[in-house]
Amino acid sequence: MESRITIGQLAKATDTKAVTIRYYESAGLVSPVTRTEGGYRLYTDRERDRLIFIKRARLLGLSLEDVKSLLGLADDENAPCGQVDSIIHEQLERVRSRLKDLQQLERELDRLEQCCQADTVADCKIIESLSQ
Amino acid sequence: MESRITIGQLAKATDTKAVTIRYYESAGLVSPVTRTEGGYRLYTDRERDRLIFIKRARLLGLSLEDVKSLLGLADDENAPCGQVDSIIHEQLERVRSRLKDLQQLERELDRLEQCCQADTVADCKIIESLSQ
DNA sequence: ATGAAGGTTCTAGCCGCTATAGGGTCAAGC
DNA sequence: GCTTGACCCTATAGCGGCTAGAACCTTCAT
Repeated sequence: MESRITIGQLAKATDTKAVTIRYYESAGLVSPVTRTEGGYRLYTDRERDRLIFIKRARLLGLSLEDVKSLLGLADDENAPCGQVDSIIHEQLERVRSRLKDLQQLERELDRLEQCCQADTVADCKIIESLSQ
Repeated sequence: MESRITIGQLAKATDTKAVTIRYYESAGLVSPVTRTEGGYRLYTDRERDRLIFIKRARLLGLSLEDVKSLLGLADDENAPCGQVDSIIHEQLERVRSRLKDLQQLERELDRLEQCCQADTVADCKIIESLSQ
């Protein structure tokens, strides 16, 4: 017999805020199986698993749109795996591109930080560098 | 004699969109020196320099709030340089922290990408890994 | 029956823009 | 002087992924 839990219990079980769960619902990612007469959302283990899935995927930096696609694919055992691969692959490319940008930024900020030994803005090489 | 330019000319000169310049104005970063009778914004070299400053600072990933602080400091020759340093330093720390996160993400995504040789979702290790 | 804890919807805000609508202004050519 | 077309104006809404708040309703233990 499956137990039904409220949004607060689901939130606790998945370390996700209740508002966020409702937001995911509005984005079409996860819905309650039913509601109480008073309108409280009720969930089962299936939704808990789904939320854990979402959480993991979000930790990989995937957009909610990508997560939604993955959930759709996961629901269909016969779906071709290629689409899953390409979502992951594209994310990897985005991450690598962002890494490059950030490494460049780090170098630049590090250089800037080194170069200022002044007391006042008048002699500050950082301000000078930004003003060129 | 200083020449006055319109927002479009300023936009071209600084490679910033006119809408963005107006947005910066609403955020208190840069204002026109005056307006035409018809209400057109007019700028001088000073504003052009200010926009170039903003652009450079934004390329370092600084928030508009930080840029605003830097502009304020840059305006005062006698301001102590320490505040400038700390804005840069904190940004460097943020960048380094983000770099760590992204490197972790890259490893994880790379691992995921390697591990799936399946045809369908039923055997897909990626989906499995996300579902645990 | 009551009160606390938790639930509901709706709206607005965050950042840094971008897009759209519906208008007004400017300078040049006729 | 008039028209044209490029440019400008304000105001509003949207993006993503939440978060916060108001005003109200439900549930459950006592």
